Amino acid sequence: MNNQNVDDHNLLLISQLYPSVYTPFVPQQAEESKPAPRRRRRKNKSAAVAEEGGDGSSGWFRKRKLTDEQVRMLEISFGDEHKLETERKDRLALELGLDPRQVAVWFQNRRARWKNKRLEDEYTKLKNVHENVVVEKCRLDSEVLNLKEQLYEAEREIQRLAQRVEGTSSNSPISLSISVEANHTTPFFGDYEIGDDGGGYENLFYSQDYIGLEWMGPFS
DNA sequence: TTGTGTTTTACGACCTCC
DNA sequence: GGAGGTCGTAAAACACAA
Repeated sequence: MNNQNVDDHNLLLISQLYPSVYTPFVPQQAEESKPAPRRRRRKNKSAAVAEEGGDGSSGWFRKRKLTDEQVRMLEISFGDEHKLETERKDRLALELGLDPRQVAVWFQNRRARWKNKRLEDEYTKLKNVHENVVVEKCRLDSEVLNLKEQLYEAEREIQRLAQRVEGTSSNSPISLSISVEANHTTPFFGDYEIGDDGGGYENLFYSQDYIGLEWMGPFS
């Protein structure tokens, strides 16, 4: 007979001897005869708790909440070190009047809570970062749209000027240079230049300090 | 008071390390 | 192989709205 069976057997005897006190045990046992779940049901701890010196007022197993002082001391200890060596566990158990097993379990649960909290915090941080990135993306999208609009306008302006230059250069062999002043409302002209090799705006190149756009005639 | 959701205590299964 | 870890879960204890 394994330990669980011994425990269960003893508890069954106790429940039969003291039905008024241990009746809750009986239906629980009946439940345990159902098809086995993946994990075994927790064994009843009444005997163990009675031995531990439960308050004795009820005589029935009750899950005992640790006192505020016990929790406070455990929290302090947890703050020092999340892991629990045997020596520290035994010392804490002695100091707090607990079973070393209770101290170990408390630390296990505390680590789990700490981990959950940490994951929650990380999630919140990542969520905030993500939200900021989305906002920035929207801003950049609208900036791109705006720049495309300016690019389109600039292209049209270039075509118009090119046509004008074509018209005048056919009348005169003198080279012509046309300057287009930078426009504050259209920063495009301050940001890009047309390459020397001519062509469309695919020949534009970026220039930080350019303040104007000069388009050179074919005879310059 | 009671139903319901959350927190706390405890355990079993499984894993890793020495 | 034993001690101690995580993970998932049960169940008592607790909080609180209806």
